[in-house]
Amino acid sequence: MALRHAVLAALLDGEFSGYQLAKGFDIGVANFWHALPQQLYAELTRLEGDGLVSGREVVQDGRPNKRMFRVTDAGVTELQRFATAPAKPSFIRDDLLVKVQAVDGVDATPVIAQLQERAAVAEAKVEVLGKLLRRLRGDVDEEEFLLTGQRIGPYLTCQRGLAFESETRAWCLRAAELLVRRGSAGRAPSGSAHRRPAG
Amino acid sequence: MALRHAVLAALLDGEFSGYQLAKGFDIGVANFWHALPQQLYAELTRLEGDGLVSGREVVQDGRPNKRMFRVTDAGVTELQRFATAPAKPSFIRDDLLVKVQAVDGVDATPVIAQLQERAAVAEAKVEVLGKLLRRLRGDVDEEEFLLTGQRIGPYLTCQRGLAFESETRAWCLRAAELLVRRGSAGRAPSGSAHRRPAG
DNA sequence: CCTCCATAGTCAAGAATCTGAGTAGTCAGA
DNA sequence: TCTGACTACTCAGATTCTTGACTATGGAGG
Repeated sequence: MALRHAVLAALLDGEFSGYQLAKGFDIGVANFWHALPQQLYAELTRLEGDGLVSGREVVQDGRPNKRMFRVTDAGVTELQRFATAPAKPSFIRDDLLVKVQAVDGVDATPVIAQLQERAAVAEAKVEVLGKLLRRLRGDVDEEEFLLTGQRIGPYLTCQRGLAFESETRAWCLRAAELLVRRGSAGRAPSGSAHRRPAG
Repeated sequence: MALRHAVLAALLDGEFSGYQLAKGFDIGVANFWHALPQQLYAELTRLEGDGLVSGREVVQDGRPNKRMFRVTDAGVTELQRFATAPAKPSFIRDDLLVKVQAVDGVDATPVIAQLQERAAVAEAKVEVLGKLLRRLRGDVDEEEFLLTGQRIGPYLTCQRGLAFESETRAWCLRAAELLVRRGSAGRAPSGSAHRRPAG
């Protein structure tokens, strides 16, 4: 039960519709929590039912109506409670790392391709996050913003996201290059990779 | 359906019991995929049913019997297929980042404490992973090992884990120190953090 | 005119994951 | 002797997440 808190935290920045949240309007949020639109809509409905957010219908013409949500005082209280509760350890779940772990046992070609692809995606995210950081801090420099800004939470999480993506990119490129240099591509290793421990 | 491939990849290193897998015998695996013991046991049973791993009963005295598993040829084929399939984008899910995102809206004290705690955990992991890397590469230096070693998958994923934990540690310490310097601790921000956009 | 894309959602079903407890023997320490 | 910790695993139930639809309107491009 933490998607709810991610949504609450995202809504601290103002009023948003489920659609906006789903669009990853704030890369920062997508950055530490990932969810499909359906989940967000469902969660917003639940949150409203629990009185932690309040929604209002906005009638639009030329396009469908939408519902905009903001955090209520009860929602802030709930966030406060959540902040005090012990944090669960974070974890990565990454298909690509699984593939790299297994790369000695299979043909490396597709893994190399995916590492390069991932590096490109990470690079794009680095740029987006860099822009977002500049936008968040405005004209002042980072040091000053962090000490005096009123809303530093999103800035800090974006920093973390940026570092993560940057590191991801570097690692993917190193790993891909290494696999290319080893010439592991094209040939599947003989037999299975595991060696019987003198069995 | 990717826990199964994580388990297969982990078993490429040899023969292991569910208990060993669960213990995170290989930090490298815990590093890119997290699962509870129950899941691992269930997955191993399913994998065996599908013929992707084979298990054998090992009778022990003085302690319960166990079942040791190894990957079958069909399992390697399945890993090969998995490696070729498009990878889903990775994502982090982290309670602590949610809390930091919301830190402007709530009392920072517990968040600071959790950042420091997390930094300590990350530091411990950095050391464990560092040792694991040294053990994996043996006497040769990294460059040489990566070019000539037979089993570099786990080494690469450990490298990634190490970089991640190291970055986590640095960020947590920076963020905690910043929040302390801002003196955001002890006082809950007045009212809710969101400001009505001139509503 | 027809199709695709964007907006703005909703619903249902199934897979994956987590919570929590239970079994059962061995060994170490108070 | 009792308690707790370690090995080794199992089961049931709840929650969460993913997959894959489906509704409906408006505008752009071919």
